[in-house]
Parts: sequence; C-alpha cells; structure tokens
Amino acid sequence: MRYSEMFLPTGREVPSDAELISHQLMIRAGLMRKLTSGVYSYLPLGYRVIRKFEQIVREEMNRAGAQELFLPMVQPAELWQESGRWVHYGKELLRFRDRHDRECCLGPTHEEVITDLVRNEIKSYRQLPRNLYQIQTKFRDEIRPRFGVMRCREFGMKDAYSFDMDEAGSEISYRKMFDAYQRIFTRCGLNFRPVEADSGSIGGKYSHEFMVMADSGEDAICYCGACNYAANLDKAEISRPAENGPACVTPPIEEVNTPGVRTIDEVCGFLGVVPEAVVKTLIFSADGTPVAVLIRGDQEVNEIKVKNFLGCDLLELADDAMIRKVTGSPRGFAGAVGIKARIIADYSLLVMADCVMGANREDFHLLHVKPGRDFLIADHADLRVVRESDPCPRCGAEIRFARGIEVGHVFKLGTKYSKAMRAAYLDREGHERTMVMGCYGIGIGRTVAAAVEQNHDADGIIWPLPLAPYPVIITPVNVNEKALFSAAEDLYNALEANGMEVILDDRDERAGVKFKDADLIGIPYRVTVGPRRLAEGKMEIKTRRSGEVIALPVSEVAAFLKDLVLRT
RNA sequence: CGGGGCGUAGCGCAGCCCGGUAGCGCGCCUGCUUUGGGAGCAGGAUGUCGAGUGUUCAAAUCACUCCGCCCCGACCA
Repeated sequence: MRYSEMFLPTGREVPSDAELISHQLMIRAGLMRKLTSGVYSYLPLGYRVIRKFEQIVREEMNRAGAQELFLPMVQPAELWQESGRWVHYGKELLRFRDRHDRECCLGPTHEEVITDLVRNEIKSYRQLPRNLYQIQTKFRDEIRPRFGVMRCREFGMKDAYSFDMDEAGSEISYRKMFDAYQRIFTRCGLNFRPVEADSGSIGGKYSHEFMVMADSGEDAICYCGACNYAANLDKAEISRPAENGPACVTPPIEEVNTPGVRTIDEVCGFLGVVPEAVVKTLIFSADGTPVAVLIRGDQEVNEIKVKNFLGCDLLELADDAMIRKVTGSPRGFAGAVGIKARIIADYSLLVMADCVMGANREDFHLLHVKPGRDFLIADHADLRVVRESDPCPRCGAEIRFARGIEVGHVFKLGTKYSKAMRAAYLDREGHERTMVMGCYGIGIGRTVAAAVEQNHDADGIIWPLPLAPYPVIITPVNVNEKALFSAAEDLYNALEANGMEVILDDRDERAGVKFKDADLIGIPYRVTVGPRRLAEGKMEIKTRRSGEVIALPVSEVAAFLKDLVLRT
C-alpha cells in the first residue's frame, strides 16, 4: 500500500485523555479512535492488527478441533430468564425493548444462546463432544470503562463452548483449550503466564486466566519461584496451619473500657498490644443474612473467598443497622463473644489462644479471649488475602507477586447452564444425561493492547512480527529524486508480487518525518532507500526492535526480506 | 453510584480570579527554498468558547441547571 493513499492519521501529541502507554500509542499511531466512552473505532491499520491476531486464534482453535460459527448479538430475555442470569447479571447487561415491547439484551457473553442452539440440535452421545467458537462483538455496560480498548464496553472476543458427555470428557476439552491458548499467546510473542483463577459470575468449578505480564496490568497475581504454582491474588490459596494453637493457659476474659477506640490501630495503641494479638470481626451481609468473619488483626479478608465459602450470590459489608442488630453496639466494637450471627473464621484463628476483640458493647473490648472456650467457631477456612511472606501452597517455597493483563480465561462450567436450560442427550443405554460444559474466552482488542503495552519504546510501538499490520515499510528518502524513487518502487512491486504486505512511504516528506512515523506505527523492518547507499548499489534494512541496520545489494533485498518475514 | 478534575480550531494548551478585542504551538492550504531522524521563509483557512437559562449596556469569563469526557473505589475478556 502506498502511504500517500492510506487512511492513517498519526499524531505527535499525547492524547490528553489517555493514561496507559498502550492507549496513547494506539491513538497516536492511528490504530483507533474513540467514539464515546468505552466504544472505539478501529482504523485500517488497527484493524489489520486485529485481523492478524484473529487469524492466529482461528488457526489454533481449528487445530484444537473447535469449529467456528457466528451467534447473534441481540438476544431475547427469555433465554436469560431461563439461566437465571436475567436477574443476576446486573447492570452490565444492556437491556432494551424492541418495537413489540419484547425485552432483549445485547450479548455480553453467549452461554445462553449456544446452549439453546446445542440442546435443540444435539440429542445423542454420538454427536458429542463438540466445541464451537466465534469471534464476535460483545457489549458489557462497564461501570467504569478505561485504558482505551483494554477495558471498554464494546469489544471483540473469541468465545468457545465445549459440550461433553461427562466430567472426564470435559476435562479433556478443557485441557485442549488450555494448550491452544498457550500456543496462541506464544505465537504472538507475548510474555504471559496462566494462573489459577476465581470463576466469578460465569460460574463453574475452576478456571485459569492467561495473564500478559505488565506492571500496568489491572490484575495482581502471585506465583511460586520453585514450582509452577501461579494464581490470581483473589484465588491464591493459603495452607491450613500445621499446629493447632499454642498450649498456653489463657487467663479468664476481662472487659476493659476503650472509649472511642475502634480500629485495629487504635486498639493496639490504646491497649499496648500488637495487631497479631487482636481478632478483627467483620460483619457481612450474605444475601441479607448476617455472618461474622473473624481474622487476625494484621490480615485482610478476601471477600471472594468468603463469598465462595458461603456460596451466596451477594456479599457486602453489613450496614450500621445490621451491625447494631447482631452486636448490640455501633460499628467498631464487634466481637465473637455473644454475637447473634453465624461465625466463620480464617485459619489464622486456629493458632490464637489469647486474643483481644470487640466486646459487642460500645466503648469496650475484651482481653484474654480464647476461641473454643469463650465462643464457638462454626467453620475455619482460608478467607484471607495472601501476602508476600506466605509460602507457596503447593511446595512451601517463597511466593512472588506481579501484575498482569487478563487476555484469556478458560472455565469448567460443569452443568450450570446445561442443567438450568435442560441441555441433555441420550447415552448408549438410552438414558437422558446432562451435558457437561466448558467455556473459553480471549479478549481480541485487549490482547492487541497488551501486546503494545509489552512491546514499545520511546519512539512508539514495536510489533511482534506475527501481529504487525505490515511487516515491511520502504522509505525512499526523497521522492523527488527519480532514480531513487523508482528503485524504491521496483522493490515495492517485487515484494507485492511475492504476496508480501508492504508499505511504500511515497509521501513528499522529509526523511525524518517518515522515520518517525515508521517507528511510531511499529513496522518490524524498514528499508531505507537513500542516495548514499544507492550509489553503492545498496539499500539499508533496519530492524525496529534492535535498531540494527544492514546494507544489502539491491538485487538481494527482496529475497532477504521474504526470508525474514516467512521464517516465523 | 460515591469522591476529584476537565470541556476554548483537527491535536496539545493559554485566556476565566479582575466581564468589553478569541489567542499560542503543532497540524492543514498556497508559493518558493530545502530533503538520511518530526525543515525555513512568506501568505492563508478554520471556532455555535460543551448545551441551556439567568445576571449585565456587555458573558469564554459571574450564577444556576443539564450533558459529555477523564482519574480514584465496587466488575471482567
């Protein structure tokens, strides 16, 4: 393509509303433009990158035995009512009514539609397993879109759904997708890591997220330096302590006056104790029922773990009214002794035998409280947020923290949707059985943004070759020098004849301008056609990533480039 | 939704406190010179100052309302 004919608006100014470097560069390099909050247009150059990535995704999905289809974006409310998500999905689901006043929504994901399709068409074990996928636009009315295409409302996603006869089959399907994802992100040249994850509102048994490592990533992950354990911080497990508490003699409970002392810090300062000796009592509302969660004073409750442990739909910190109801006191003095709520405790309580906690009485705390003696704990569980000092739950080695961008997620759904929507088949014996499902997503635009986040320098984007919109740009230094320009054109024609995607920067601009633009848009190889080298019968090839320059005889350039580009 | 910030030319911004003339840099158009890392000179075009209402002889500037965008918290590919 001739640059002069391209729709490629580049800019030298950093857009004022872009925070992340990938967002800034994607705007400056003319890859995309914002239409409205969380909604973006891809320009020709950006769309090329998108299509490159989609092609890699397609190839690997097909290789893994999945089949591509295309599902509707507009979906009827009935399906969502059937799965139960019409109520549970919340405001992210964009709902509207058509002219007949029928309730509809824009698909934020497609479990309902695919399950409906499959249950209508697949009736026999002979037709299983199946894995169906699509690359489609999703709409999620995000609370707060940000970071450009990284977290937007309308976005492209590859979503795949597997249907198996049983759990064992589903495990195999899951593994295939896991492996396909490894290949996809490896082919893109990304530094990534699969981590164990919480399955969130999509539901299901367990899942892995694929994280592109980036300090700017929204997700915190931890991983083990010794074994291959890695998990989202929300999910990271903490082992149950080995010992069952110190065998000390705990003095009887003592109630002390602590006027206005509410927080752990204040309690420690007032009573002269360390946070490790204090028990924090948090009152949660689990689907409206109060639950007291106990944890050591220096530690933090992981609400996702609490939610999963309780199996509730909505978990939030209790309001003042509920706190007063179960503790008989205002916020800040809750404790386990005499509380009118179910008590669950983090494992950290197992080894506490003489602790400080709220007295459920305004301006009072208790000393020398012993769990088991002074109150009963219904359940102990892993309920806290991991810390860097925690050992790896698998091998006990040191754990490390990092940040990442979630570009893919694989879920084992079990029978959550197939049961609710009655997706069943007849087995060999003629018995009706429920299909076992899995679902597998990849954020298309987000992966591209993550690639930019991970591959750029002060001059702009550095595309990994497999994602590059064009692998090569030819830059004649002066288009007004006939011999020079026609040498550039000859090379351009030769490469195009070879089926290569190449830009000829035929603009009547100064060389510096063209170099800056070529760097900004991140083309991996730039051929500079200038008078000095051409006088020697040579052209220069500059590698964007390394900055390395080599000069080759004009006659060898085309073959050399073809080799470079096809080698990968 | 709660908290904070911003809206003036295609982009980045100044002007607003203290009301009276809309400005700078980049980009864009024309011409000449220039041509290996964002050229120089000369000339030129471009604005319902986010929208509405009010105060005033007079509003980008003051007041109120609304809208949009961005950032910090609860969601997820």
